[in-house]
Amino acid sequence: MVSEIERPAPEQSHTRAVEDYLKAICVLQRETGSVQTSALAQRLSRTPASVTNMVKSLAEQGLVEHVPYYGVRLTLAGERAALRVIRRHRLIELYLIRHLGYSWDRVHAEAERLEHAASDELVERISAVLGHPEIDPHGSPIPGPEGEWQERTYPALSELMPGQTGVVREVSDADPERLRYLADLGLYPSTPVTVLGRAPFEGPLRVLVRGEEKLVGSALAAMVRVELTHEQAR
Amino acid sequence: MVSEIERPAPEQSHTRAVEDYLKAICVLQRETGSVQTSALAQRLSRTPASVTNMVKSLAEQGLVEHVPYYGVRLTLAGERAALRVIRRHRLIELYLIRHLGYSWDRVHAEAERLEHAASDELVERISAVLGHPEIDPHGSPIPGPEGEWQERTYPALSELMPGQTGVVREVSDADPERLRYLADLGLYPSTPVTVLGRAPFEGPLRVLVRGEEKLVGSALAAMVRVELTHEQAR
DNA sequence: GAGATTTTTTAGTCTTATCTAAAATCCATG
DNA sequence: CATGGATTTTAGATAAGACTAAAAAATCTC
Repeated sequence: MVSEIERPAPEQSHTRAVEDYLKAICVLQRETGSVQTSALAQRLSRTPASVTNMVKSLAEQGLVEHVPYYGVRLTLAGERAALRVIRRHRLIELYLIRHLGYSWDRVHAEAERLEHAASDELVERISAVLGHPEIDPHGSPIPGPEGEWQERTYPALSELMPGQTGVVREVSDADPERLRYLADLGLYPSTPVTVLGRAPFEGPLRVLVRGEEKLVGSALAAMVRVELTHEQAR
Repeated sequence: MVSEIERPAPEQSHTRAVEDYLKAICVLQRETGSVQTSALAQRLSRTPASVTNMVKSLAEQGLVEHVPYYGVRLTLAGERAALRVIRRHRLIELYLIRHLGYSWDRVHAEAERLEHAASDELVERISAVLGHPEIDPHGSPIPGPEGEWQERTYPALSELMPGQTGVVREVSDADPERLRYLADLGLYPSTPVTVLGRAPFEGPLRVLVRGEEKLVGSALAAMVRVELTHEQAR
């Protein structure tokens, strides 16, 4: 029998591909509970057939539960692994901005690669240097080292009704061009916003941002999550 | 015809395996001119058969010239790619020590993974933050961004004769335990040393380090490169 | 509820990078 | 210069992860 006194750190490392799938499933299942093959395929830029293959392999490794033709969802082990990758990604993003002069819109691609190469030790050192932050540069919460994870979902700006007021809390981080444009508009975390009006049929929104009226397309507005000012939260 | 005015940065990325082979060939060929399959296999912990396969592929990509049964050597393109990886590795090592509290002996493994994930932009930012250093933590020169490369080879401590004096300039970076021990002995770059005596048949050396006499096995002494004090360089 | 459409899965192929086992080549030495 | 030993290469297998094309299941529509 092996002594269990000094259990070495898990640091179980999955392949890059596995980590990418787990991360994508984790993010997608927050919104929909279970994740469809096609949604995953689109997010990862893979064909649905490739996704089915990988999902089968993930299921064999005990990282997801897969109900054929229905969808996939993370097991506890899968979620832990996914949160570990997400933690890495978000800490690295913040670090690149704070310490290496990266701009808001460019960090995502870099973090996307580094998250698979950084050791636990490096990530914890980065966290320490940053003062153990809990929010990343785009407003997303950073899971704790043991996977503590504060669920919180704000409505998208695109869902607000005219007259509603709130504060931007989170912005989707994937697309540099869109992010740059959002920054131009002033739409980044902690900016107060008021919806003045919205055109029908997925038309653009008129939004009051720091005293100026801006027009925001609904696809763009869907990337921005807003905490409603409480009187209006009803 | 495509305009050549705004040529985008090359940033041609080879696979991780290719980068590892190029780096290994580059380091090995500095000593021997051309690199044997078996030497490469040993350094990379691969079988000779695997190395032959990869070498063939590298030759097809124009990164090496391969003379079957004789050896391999980098082409210009191969050397450029190799120096780029080595530059990354050494800058990352220095950065981890200076800015993230890593110890001398632990940086190698971390850099070994990060060097394949970091973009050119990240590497240049790191170089800038460090003040564009030219020497890494183990005393090895850091190639420039365009592959400028100062050849310099110092004799190994293990090759010195009793009575010879010099200054430690470079220490092989691969093995944490040995590195820790060398640090204990005081054998790191810029330490002056004098060889007091050496036992025959690859026996240990008696070395004077900062006023103290130390015994150093010849395998360990082979990891330490020394610049001879010039009167004795003859 | 039957056909049509969409979504998912299966089947088979490809690439990269590794391995083992066997064959080929080189080299040293008698 | 022939042969034994070391090294290298070839041949063939395997694994991960991607793809395309075709089959199967689910869902929508009338």
